[in-house]
Amino acid sequence: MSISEKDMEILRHSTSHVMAQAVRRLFPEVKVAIGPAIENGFYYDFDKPEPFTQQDLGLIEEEMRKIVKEDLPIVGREVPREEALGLFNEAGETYKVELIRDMPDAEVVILYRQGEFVDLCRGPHVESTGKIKEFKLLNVAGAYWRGDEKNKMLQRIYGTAFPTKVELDHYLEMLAEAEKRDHRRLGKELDIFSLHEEGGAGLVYWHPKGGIIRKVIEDFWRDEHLKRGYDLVFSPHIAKRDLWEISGHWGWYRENMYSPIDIDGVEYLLKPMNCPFHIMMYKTKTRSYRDLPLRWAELGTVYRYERSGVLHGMLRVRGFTQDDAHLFMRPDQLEDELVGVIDLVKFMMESFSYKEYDFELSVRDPLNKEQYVGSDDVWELAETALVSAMNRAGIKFRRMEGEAKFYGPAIDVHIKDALGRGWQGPTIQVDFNLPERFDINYIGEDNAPHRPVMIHRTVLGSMERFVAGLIEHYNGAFPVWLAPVQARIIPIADRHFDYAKDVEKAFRDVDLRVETDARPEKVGYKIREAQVEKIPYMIIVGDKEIDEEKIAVRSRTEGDLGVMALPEFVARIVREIREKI
RNA sequence: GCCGGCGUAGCUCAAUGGUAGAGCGGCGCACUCGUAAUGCGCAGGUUGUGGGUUCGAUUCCCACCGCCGGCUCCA
Repeated sequence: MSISEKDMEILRHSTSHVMAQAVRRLFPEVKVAIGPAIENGFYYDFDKPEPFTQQDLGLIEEEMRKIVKEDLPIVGREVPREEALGLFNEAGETYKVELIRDMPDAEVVILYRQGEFVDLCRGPHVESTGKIKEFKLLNVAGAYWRGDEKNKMLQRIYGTAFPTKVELDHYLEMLAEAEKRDHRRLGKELDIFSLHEEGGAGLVYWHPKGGIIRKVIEDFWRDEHLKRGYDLVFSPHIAKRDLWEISGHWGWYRENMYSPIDIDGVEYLLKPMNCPFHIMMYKTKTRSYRDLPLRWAELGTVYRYERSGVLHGMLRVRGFTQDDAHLFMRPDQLEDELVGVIDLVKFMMESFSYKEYDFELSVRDPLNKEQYVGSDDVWELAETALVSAMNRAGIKFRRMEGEAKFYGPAIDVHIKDALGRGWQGPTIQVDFNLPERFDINYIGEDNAPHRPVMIHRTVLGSMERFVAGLIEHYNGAFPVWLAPVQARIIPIADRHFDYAKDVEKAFRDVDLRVETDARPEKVGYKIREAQVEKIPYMIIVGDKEIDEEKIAVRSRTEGDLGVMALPEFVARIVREIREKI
């Protein structure tokens, strides 16, 4: 049986309080901070001089079980602010004191008591600690008080809780499965990419297998863009500092940019973005309103300084290739162009079998309009265009106040993978800033210059992040169209080798990526290896197949498919490649 | 960057204040084999880097590099 999301949240929130109570019992010197429910679990932040150890987590869990057994009633009570302050001051709970002090006067102070433990909390909670069933503490991590890196770092204990053991076990299995699918692990096992301490952190090396995957994706991406009226452009990796000063990056993005390179006494910077280059190309001639829209796409490799602690496999790196594009258009074309981009986004996500995705509309913080570039008029125009484009595409979206970049509103797409985990997907941004800064324009019907609107968008994000996502989404078992090796031919004995080579050639002639395993090993061994490498098809050839001029086909997922003629198999695999299944 | 943990052979991992061992992988030999691991043998490590403590460090301490879990940030 499953319970509502609200009930789950209450359960987890209450479990976090039980954890805090257990910690207070075991470590009386600890100060407690905050402990909310989060997606899939809960955490609680503590201020403790000595770090929590793995063993501590075991002890805390044990104490939590005792508290559950004690079945202490959890009782909320509204109290006068002064009383609460006095109580927490006396207990030395300075974080709670700070929280109460910062509460708006109108807000009532509620204290929840369970046994000897009292916590400041809005609630609600389960009625007693005995209602808490299945939980597990997962890990300890540092976290800044109130999420601000200027504040003291506290220790956060993460845990999860469920109403039943089945659900808890299921969740823990999902975590184990996620670990098995980790792109860092599979990337190494499947020989897709590597990172090197000697080469520098956050810099990705694409091995031949990864190279093929990337090539297939890039070809598909380019062809699709050309079909949709994009042009392909290429731009340099470095530019003079002047360019970055005009674009404004040197001002507001400098902490993500690498130090200048001196070339003949002039400072050049490695590009963190492609936009200024595309704008330079736009400016090479006078543009007519008839020329617009221009859609310029580039797989542009950019370099950004990322703080060492955030680097993560291929997901978060310091050099990556964005599937970037900049669209220049008249304001009246904005909505249609957005519809086009949204359609491309949906097409691309579905091509890679991402079935679920959520759209978010990031707009200005209405209370801080002065933080943003551009007049109210253009913001409203852009927002209206974004909303009606999404409506026309039949898309439901969430509105995120204050999530916009300072230069324009945006659509952010979050995709869900095969394990139901969310990933940052495509982003579509309207930009008012750069056309202004670079003073770009087009000549209108009225023979006067006008400011074009610019859309900046990525569909895949970056090749690195996208492929990392695909590895985990597919569990390394890429569909045939993406698989580095689509079929491996396995001759049973040496005398079958020539026939295997003939079969290989026949496959190559129809552009299949195949190879022959000619090692003097047993069939079972070769098959096992091909299975471990997650190769979609194994083609076994022996005396029987040579006699009949056929092949024995084994599928990675369905096992032995029996003997068939070559054209029959080719038809099957070609159809799968075409349909991307 | 910050908090905590970690760094031993290509990979996964073991061991010890007295200079390291296994499985897998690799190489060699034999086997010529029918749908997830044939057998035997061999090679492979300045224990991340630098410094310190010590008669002696891979083990203890410090710094740096890198990795892992988070925070903050992000394609």
